Amino acid sequence: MAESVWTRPRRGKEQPALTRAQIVAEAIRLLDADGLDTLSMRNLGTRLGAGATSLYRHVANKDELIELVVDEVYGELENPAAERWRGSLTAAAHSVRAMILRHPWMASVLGQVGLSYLGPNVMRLNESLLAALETDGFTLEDADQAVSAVVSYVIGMSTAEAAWLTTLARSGRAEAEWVADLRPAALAAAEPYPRLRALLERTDDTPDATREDNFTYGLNRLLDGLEHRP
Amino acid sequence: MAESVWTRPRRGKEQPALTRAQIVAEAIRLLDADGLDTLSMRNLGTRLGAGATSLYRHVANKDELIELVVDEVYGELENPAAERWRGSLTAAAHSVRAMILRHPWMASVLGQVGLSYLGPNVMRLNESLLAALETDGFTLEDADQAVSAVVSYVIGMSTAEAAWLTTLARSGRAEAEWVADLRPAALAAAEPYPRLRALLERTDDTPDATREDNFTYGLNRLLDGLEHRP
DNA sequence: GTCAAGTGCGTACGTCGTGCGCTAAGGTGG
DNA sequence: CCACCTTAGCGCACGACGTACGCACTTGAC
Repeated sequence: MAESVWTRPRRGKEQPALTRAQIVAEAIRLLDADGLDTLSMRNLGTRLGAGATSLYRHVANKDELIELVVDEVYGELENPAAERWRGSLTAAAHSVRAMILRHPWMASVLGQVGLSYLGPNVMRLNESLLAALETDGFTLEDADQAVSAVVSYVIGMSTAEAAWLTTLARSGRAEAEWVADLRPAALAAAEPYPRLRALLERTDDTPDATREDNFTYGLNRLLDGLEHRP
Repeated sequence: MAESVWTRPRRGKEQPALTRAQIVAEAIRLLDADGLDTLSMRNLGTRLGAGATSLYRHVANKDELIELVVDEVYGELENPAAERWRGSLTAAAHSVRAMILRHPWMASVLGQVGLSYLGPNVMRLNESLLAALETDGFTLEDADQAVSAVVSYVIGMSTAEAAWLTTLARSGRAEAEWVADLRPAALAAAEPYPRLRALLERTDDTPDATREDNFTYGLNRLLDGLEHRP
């Protein structure tokens, strides 16, 4: 186990130095693979072939790392390039939902870091949505309220989906059998409530599609309301 | 510091035994006062005049404690007793928002525990909303989608508010001065985006009222859309 | 009076975030 | 070619965390 001077690996340019971008990228990879609570500085350091405390040369602390990670993930959203406001909002909504489902740990993090966030990638998307609404007759105030309403809806809905998918993933089972296993307990708990029972008794062969339908249904109602606003 | 047999406090019925309800209640008090990350089993135990590990006689682990806490807080919601569906949903929405603002740490927790949750208090509220919608002509499916859309909107919006209020509270300043301090940085970050800049340049004398207005604006648009659903 | 059940706690293990000070690797001026 | 300086990485250590384990004690039933 003793390591002499000669076997100790040399540190030089042959081993690319740690950079902030690498750290953030690896953190996202780890989060996607193993979830939020297995992200530790030690763990992340090891994955990068470095000691835990080496990361602190590039990142102030874990909270800052998470802020960086969040904005990096926001960077996956591309600016919607639709012709009318409704198309832009729809595209953005689906894009945000897809992002959260790709990175379910975002659901846990958004509650801590907030949505009104100064990262550059968030601002870019916001501005382009405001622009789309404004050119279609919204006042700036209305546009602001509309965007935050839609974003709130999307985040609320996707958060719930992500939380479900996370517990599902932790169970390690297929969705169908997991639901089948849970059903007795759920039915027992819903026993006094006929409507909940009725909903639980339906079986769903295509849960993914159902979730997406639910999402677009609510989104469309909200957009309808915005379209015919007083 | 040495404690003899004679000074050691006797354990008997004079000191009321630890109960699950007491533990949950004290946990909520601690969370409201100091936030999510200062809730530790040791801390909570000390507040109850008990050792940390004593809690494990009444609660399986910290995650279960949090589940209990969440359902207890849901219990604060009273069943809406409005005449028409729209009134019920509006009342429920405001009630949920108020609950989250009273307990801002709920924002961080909801992302982990999910919204579709088997606690008895959640089920009760859900059932009564479904009933209200159904008697006003919604099919059960439509009612289900409507309720989850509204709940998602409310949670998304309130989560953002709660996160802001939490960072505000951590800063220890009044909202006005905190905003004034942040403004230069925000304006600099928004520099390339004229609409964001325009929004930031407005000053707001009554931020609480503005937040509530924003909330009800989006809620009303969503309810409008549900009212005139195809 | 004896015993079973149940409650609280002391100790301990492994893990976490992170401050501190050392080492060693370029880069730079003589 | 050498002496110095800056800086990246690391070993160590500290205090706090969740929680498993087993002992000590109270209480209620018989």
